[in-house]
Amino acid sequence: MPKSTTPAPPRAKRADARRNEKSLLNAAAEVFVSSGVEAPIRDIAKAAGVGTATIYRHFPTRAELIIAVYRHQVDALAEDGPRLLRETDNAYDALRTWVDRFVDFLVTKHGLAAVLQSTDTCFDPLHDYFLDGVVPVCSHLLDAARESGEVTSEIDGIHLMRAIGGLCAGATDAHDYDARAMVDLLVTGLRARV
Amino acid sequence: MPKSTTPAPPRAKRADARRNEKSLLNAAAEVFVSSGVEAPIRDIAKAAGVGTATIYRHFPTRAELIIAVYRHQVDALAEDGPRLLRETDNAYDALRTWVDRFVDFLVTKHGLAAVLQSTDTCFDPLHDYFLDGVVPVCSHLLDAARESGEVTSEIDGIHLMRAIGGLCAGATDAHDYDARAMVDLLVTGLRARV
DNA sequence: AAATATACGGGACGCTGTCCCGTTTAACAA
DNA sequence: TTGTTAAACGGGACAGCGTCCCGTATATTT
Repeated sequence: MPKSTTPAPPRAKRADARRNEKSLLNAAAEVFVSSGVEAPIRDIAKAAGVGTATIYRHFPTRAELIIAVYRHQVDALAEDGPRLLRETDNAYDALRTWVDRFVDFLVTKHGLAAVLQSTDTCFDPLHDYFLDGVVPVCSHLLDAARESGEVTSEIDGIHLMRAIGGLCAGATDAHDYDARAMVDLLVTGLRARV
Repeated sequence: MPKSTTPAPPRAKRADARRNEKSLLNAAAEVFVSSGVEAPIRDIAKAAGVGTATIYRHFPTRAELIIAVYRHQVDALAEDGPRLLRETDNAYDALRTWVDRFVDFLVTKHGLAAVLQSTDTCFDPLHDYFLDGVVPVCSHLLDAARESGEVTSEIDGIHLMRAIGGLCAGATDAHDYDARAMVDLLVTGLRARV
């Protein structure tokens, strides 16, 4: 008879593994800034001083590495939604402010917007993360703005976010292209017709 | 002394070269439909029954192949602008109709919108082609709509087109995503505030 | 029919993501 | 402290892709 129903993992994670994961996260964050989120795996591994297999072992897909690097900021974005709704008189203004923050996040993460609209299955974990974490927040804001009568469009959160991603994906380096202005136009279009 | 100031090209293009170029164009059109405009060069070459070097020789960059395949449709789009402006009472409606046609074009060419917002230098000829051929048309429509007072936004043609491209890039296969609806929102946002 | 430039096909090269394999080393036990 | 074991490691093999060269075939001209 087994000595326990819950076998209790025999060993904790090794110290060097924990250390490597941190190095990897820091290195990835730096490389993402300089070369974008689609930088070659080898570059990130080199920056962290590890082999390619190590990064692949810790983060099986690129999406998981990206999530790990940006988790805090994305979570903060998700928490911002309800707060803005509470602290702002106008639901539409809350939506507008939140969307602005989302755009700020996207345009400062080179290539992230493009990755969000990629259909490569490699990025599915990232899509799921956004789908679970931030899309509901956007939908909620949208619903509130609709209830208050300021938004008439029947668009739902995921489509709005997809569109915003698309508008921001064009802002890779063309500095004369202002993604914020475009998203502003889009959000303006959400309001009731004249 | 040279016998002429204009040396006159000594030979016409070879018959097999002309034939191959046509096969290539047809094959590329088919492959683009089934696999998108970023299909591997080898696939297109195989479909045309030629070697990879042949396609590379006729169309040094992928962009030039894409241009050759869609030239007629893009040119038609460019001609539509002035015509719509003439035949439509309202400049804003003309803009709206033209944008609709542009969206129709983009969403039926798998991956083309994504390519339009790529910064890969390989696609520069394609960007230039649009910049010279259709962006001025869009700008013209926009100017007309501004003169008639229906559009207040100071956005210029290239940015609007970039934005439309971004909105359409998300429509790769997610059939629940309606690029037209999103572009409609954007164009609605162009109009004067309430 | 012979000569020649043009076009051809296939393969080599470099880059990338993916993943396996022999070796190292941290964690645990005696 | 020292031996054992499993976790983690690094580097390299492999495949897919774009790019481009080179020896060969052929359309065109004389």
